[in-house]
Amino acid sequence: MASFKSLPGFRDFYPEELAPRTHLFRQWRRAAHAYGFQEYDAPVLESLDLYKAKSGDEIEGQLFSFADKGGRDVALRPEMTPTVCRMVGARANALKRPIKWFSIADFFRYERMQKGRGRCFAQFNADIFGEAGPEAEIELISLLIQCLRGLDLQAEDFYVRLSDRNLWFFYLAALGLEEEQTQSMLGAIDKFERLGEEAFKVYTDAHGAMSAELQAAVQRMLAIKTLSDLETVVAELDHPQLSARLDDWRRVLSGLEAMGLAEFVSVDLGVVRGLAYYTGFVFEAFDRKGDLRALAGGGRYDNLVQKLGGPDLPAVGFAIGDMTMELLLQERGLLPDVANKPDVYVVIGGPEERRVAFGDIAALRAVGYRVDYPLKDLGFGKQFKNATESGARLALIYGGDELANGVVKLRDLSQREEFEVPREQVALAVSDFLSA
RNA sequence: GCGGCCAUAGCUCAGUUGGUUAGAGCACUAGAUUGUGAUUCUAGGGGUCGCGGGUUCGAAUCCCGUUGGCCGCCCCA
Repeated sequence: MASFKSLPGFRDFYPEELAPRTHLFRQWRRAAHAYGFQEYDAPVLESLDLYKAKSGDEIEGQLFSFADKGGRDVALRPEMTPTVCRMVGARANALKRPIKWFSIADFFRYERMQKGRGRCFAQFNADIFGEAGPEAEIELISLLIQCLRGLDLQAEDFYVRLSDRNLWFFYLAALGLEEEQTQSMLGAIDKFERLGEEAFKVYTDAHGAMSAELQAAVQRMLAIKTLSDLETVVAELDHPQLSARLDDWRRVLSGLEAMGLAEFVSVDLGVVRGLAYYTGFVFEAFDRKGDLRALAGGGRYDNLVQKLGGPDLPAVGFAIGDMTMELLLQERGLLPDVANKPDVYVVIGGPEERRVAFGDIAALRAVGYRVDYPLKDLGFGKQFKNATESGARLALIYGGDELANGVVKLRDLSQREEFEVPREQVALAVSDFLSA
């Protein structure tokens, strides 16, 4: 038993474990590129104050934080949003709008290990800065959907629940709630799905009993499933801000519909997300069948860049986590075998033949073929076994008999058929075989 | 931070009321096999039985503690 192990909550990625993750990253990157997003990266370590400024002092308990040797209070990043706001804020005047950026990176949170949750995990983050209108939401929600569809997940596998904190702000204000009451109520709404009416304790504990009318009004919003439900409720209130907000809803939903994505999106005002900094539309992606955590989440945060010291810059963003995503793909059998298999395995007769084979191996590799061979001299039987197990389709045989005749033998490993070609035509023969 | 379950080889597990040198399958390495791979046979490497303490003539086994893991709660950027 090895005396050193990885730290609690941290994962080793042996090749067979890295492969699925690489698959996720590749598909996410492909989707982001297709949508015209630019990739960026950033330091793993940031000033502790950056996170306190965004989330409050309580956040420190959930961070990997410490004082560095220069006495600076620092933290391993628990999320990308503060960092990307810092970066964009610093160059906001020089960046062409809209700013569409994405990253794939590791994050660290000091918390208890659980299914789909660890102390180090990866996220895909995508954000649009500088666009205040709902077109940014359309672009990001469709990118989110594409990130999951690129992994072969379909509309029956997942969906995106779309909600709106602005709608709640206006609605609760119209019902007579003050700012603080509104925040408590959003906390209750966040828990309503899990706790039912129990969730309103969050509100009543802080602000006293709520009227039957208030509770009925909130639950009525929570019951909304479609845009027309929403239009009905809003029409009854005859409230100018709410009516204006409905226009944004129509634009988002009709935009997504025009992209052919209507079946992936549902109206669900039960999603408010815990963060106080969200200012408008918020959305989360969920597995339709299982009981996994949210696959992804995001929303609009128009005040955050400024709050972190930058200019007033509207922003929308979302993140997808790797752990829950991988659990889902595993459940669905959608993790492909992406082990690195050689195209060609070279079987070598002995030391003399090895020298000759090395020249051809180098030439094949130089033009991009994946070529493997045994590092030590082995019997032919063992070499053919290795060739098969390597996953190569083709074996090249460099034996004494062949080389004496100036030829190399090609063996089709699946058909178990062999043929000889002159040595100088090996590259051509390999190319013909593999492209056939 | 709180609660429940668990911990024996790389993996899945067996191990009798506490009793000799802790086992199997899979995987790995080598041989049978000096020019032909999915089978077969043989051999080998790999364990301070999570760690520490206690009870005992004797502990993988019983007791206490601790660490780690899984699941749930809190939280979830």
